[in-house]
Amino acid sequence: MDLNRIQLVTDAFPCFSLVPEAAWRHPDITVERFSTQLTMQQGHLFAHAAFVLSGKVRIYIISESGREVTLYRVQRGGVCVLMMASILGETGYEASAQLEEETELLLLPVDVFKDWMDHYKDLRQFIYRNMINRMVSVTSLVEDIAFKPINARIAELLLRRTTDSHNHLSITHEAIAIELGTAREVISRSLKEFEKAGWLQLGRGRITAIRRDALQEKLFPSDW
Amino acid sequence: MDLNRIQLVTDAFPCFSLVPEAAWRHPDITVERFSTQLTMQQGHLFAHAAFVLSGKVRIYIISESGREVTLYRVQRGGVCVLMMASILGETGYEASAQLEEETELLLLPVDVFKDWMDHYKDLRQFIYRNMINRMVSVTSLVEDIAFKPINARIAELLLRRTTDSHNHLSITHEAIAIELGTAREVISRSLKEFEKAGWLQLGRGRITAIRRDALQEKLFPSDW
DNA sequence: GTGAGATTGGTGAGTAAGTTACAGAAGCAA
DNA sequence: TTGCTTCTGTAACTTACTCACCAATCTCAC
Repeated sequence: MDLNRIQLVTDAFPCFSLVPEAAWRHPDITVERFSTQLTMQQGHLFAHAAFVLSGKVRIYIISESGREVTLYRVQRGGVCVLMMASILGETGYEASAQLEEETELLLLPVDVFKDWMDHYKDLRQFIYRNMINRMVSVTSLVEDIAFKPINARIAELLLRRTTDSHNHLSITHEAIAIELGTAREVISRSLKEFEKAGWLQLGRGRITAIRRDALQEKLFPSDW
Repeated sequence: MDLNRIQLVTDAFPCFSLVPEAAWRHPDITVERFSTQLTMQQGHLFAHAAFVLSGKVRIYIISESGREVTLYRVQRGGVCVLMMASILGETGYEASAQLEEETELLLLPVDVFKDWMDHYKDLRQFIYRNMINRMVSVTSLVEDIAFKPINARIAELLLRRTTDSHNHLSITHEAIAIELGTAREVISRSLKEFEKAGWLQLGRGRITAIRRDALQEKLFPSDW
């Protein structure tokens, strides 16, 4: 790692600021670039802790029948807690990861990572915070799946992914289904209802004219 | 904390072994006993990190409509990660906690806890391990809720809570529903089917003559 | 361009699960 | 015993998931 790279990394991860230049010289610390749509199974990555410098990684689980649920996403400045679980060897559990964009990862060998965790408080706190945040987000995913009707979850997704000035979206019904952990048909039917209600317009691979106000009001009545 | 108590605590939590006696003298470190069925909301506990010395705590979430899902349980030698999230002030999220048995907690003031986390590697590793395990268990809960049919989840619960030599259980349908995050009627129906199939016998507040082999075989066919 | 193949979306029919609304049975306490 | 509470059973209805299939649209090699 040259000085330039170290700077780029600490820009994304201030928790590394106190790591001295010498420590970065370890030959197995690298930055690698991976291309879109790569689906990671267990591979050489698992001998490393991965820190996301750019791009987007989707962490998800998949059932025997092939249905998926997205657990969370990791972007610039984030780490994958579940991957870390595998790395630290605490469990055989493994989620899957898919690169949704071209992604750059800082790869720290496990022993370096463990060593740095012992020495740098900032890094420790960063990892804590990350774990806690993931814990909270997965917990509220449980809440959503267990308690919320599917059309409310679809509406939430549409609201999250649009703004009042950008009220359309390029996404397939299948992709929404995978995101929410349900079947494509269920999404198609719900979206059709939304269209009939005049809240949006359906096209192949895209949803347009999304009336965010209507979605908001109908699905989360005033007092929310 | 007297020497006696310190010994009891480190028996349950070896991660404290290297904490010197002097550090335990802090006046706000206490062991408190709480009685069964107490449901904890935010209270004085949240100025402390709680370590479970005995008893059993159920951590769960509850919807507006009153339905619950059990996230996990904490017993002797465990800590509650979500409570820790509140404590460390990283998030406003709060799950609920219910004492299922009379429970003894070691209460460490937040500042003491943070200080010890900086100084004792064993404690840090213990907390990591705990966080990771919870993460994994909540993740597999997502998997169960999203993918597994309800009768398989009921069967799993019955199998988990019985042994071949202890093939009965005192539990209400309501309690199972709360555990799994569904409605009581759903449980009653499934259990009735199980009874009709001859896999168990239903009584008020109890399930007897559970044929574990049958549950195992029928719901997770051989190749699992 | 055109035709083949892949991707995406629509729909009907059947099953599973969650909801609503009661009613009956079992346990408990006065 | 009586009355109250808790627990269970059941029917009818709605929502969600599954299975099967087809139609529409896009892609790409030719």
